[in-house]
Amino acid sequence: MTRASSRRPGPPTRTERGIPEATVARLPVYLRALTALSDSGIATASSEDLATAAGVNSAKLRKDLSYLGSYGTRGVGYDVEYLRYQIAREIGVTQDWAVVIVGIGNLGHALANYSGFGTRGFRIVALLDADPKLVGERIGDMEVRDFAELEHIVETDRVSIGVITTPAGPAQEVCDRLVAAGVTSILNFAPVVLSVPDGVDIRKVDLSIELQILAYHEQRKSGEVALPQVPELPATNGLASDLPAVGGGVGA
Amino acid sequence: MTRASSRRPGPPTRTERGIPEATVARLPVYLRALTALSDSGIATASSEDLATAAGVNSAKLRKDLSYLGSYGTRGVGYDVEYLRYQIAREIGVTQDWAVVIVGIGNLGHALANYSGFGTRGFRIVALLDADPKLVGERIGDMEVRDFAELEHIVETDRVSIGVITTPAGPAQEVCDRLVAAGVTSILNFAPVVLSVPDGVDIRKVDLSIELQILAYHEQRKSGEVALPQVPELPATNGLASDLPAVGGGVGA
DNA sequence: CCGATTTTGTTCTCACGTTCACAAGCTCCT
DNA sequence: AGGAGCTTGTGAACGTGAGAACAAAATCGG
Repeated sequence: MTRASSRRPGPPTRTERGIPEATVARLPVYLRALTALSDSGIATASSEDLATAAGVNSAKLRKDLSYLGSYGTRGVGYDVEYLRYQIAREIGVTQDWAVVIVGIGNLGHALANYSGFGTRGFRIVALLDADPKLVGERIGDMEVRDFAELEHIVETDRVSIGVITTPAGPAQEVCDRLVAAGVTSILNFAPVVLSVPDGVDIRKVDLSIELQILAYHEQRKSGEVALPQVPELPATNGLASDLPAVGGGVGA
Repeated sequence: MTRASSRRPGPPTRTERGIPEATVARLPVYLRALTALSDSGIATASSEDLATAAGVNSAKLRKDLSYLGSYGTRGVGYDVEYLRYQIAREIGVTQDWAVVIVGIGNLGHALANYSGFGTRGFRIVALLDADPKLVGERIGDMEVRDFAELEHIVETDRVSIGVITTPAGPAQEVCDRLVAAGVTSILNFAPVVLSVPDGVDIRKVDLSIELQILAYHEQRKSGEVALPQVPELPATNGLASDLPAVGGGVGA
């Protein structure tokens, strides 16, 4: 990350053609919306139309698109096909990315069968697992291969993206192996924090965390139920054990 | 969304016991880290230790925790069990949340078998699908039931959280049914933008979007390959759509 | 009992993200 | 041709988030 030196207050920062991270995260959504519009036979769309389809407001959408260039026509809107191509190119899904999936449990299975990848610039080139009982199993038109083949596959197929769907335990080790083999982007479904060297990108998806975030809001909705305070004190070794009552005076 | 009235410039904003959204999203990570430490028999941890385990820096962690209250001991650190309970209580996972999963395809299957829910305050009370061929199938110790039973189940089991793992097509309709039945939090895996009325929380998980974000960064890493610039503007009037197919080749 | 040491909780500042609001630019109609 | 009417692209204001830095509080050793 080349950080521009001496910055003065001004536009968000942004190096050369760098696009703000928040915008990058929304581009795939716009892409999907454009594809849907295109499939409906719609050739032109205003920022308002697009924003609605993507679930954001139009000002944000216009600003996001402005980072890519000036692809709209004032007074008219955006050409759906044209814009779709531009976004796809910017994201990089005009080329094909080879992907390996490591850990063929329930989730790995599901991903292996997920058709959404192939249609969006990603090609699963291997399903790997260390369990000999799984190796050889057929899933769709692929066969589960031994994790030991990782290095070979990464090199042969120029794999740059790896998906980890193992349990938490082996995840870091799998991650290290992926990185050592040359993978530079990792999507992690295992419920652990993985550490990777600089230059390797990592994103995580944790189903349980998403539910917990929902639970937090749900709890606040349902009448601010004041739960009973701490059940008991840990009363552990020499720690500060006279814990104050938790909630203090928020009584109602 | 009760917005505090007359706010003056000052601390981030935050209503009464409201916790910043960014912090809420990290609390489950801290919770997981604390559980791991606890399982390792560690009774006390400094903000530095915790931050490392959670993959954030210690200043951020301390600030996050400060929104919950003063649960640490200066010069010592945090009592792992105590803090864990406090966070769990704040998130709301000290109580059990009933969850229904709608759409028992590959992903629904995987989630139904996912053990991470039960251990974290969530209880799957029903697996629903509209396809008669699936109804009756056993998954683990549960049986797939007909989607028509939704309303009955939501009422009986006081379900407030629904998970949508259907294809994109029926997702909005399923969503509407969930909301009408009384579900107020939804986790959506279908690749569409769902619209819900105020008061209903929705979060989305989209595997394909995550991969696309990785692809963007990957593309920038690999030599800043300057792809051929725009073929050319579409003919202005009729909106010609003869641009390269989105799969347009990338040599090399 | 007092000072050294440790680690939290908080304040301050800067960076980032979102939204508003409007000028610039395009099309269409008269 | 000229003006009316839209819609984009962007400058500026506002709000939220992150990180550095430090004062406050606790423990420990003498």
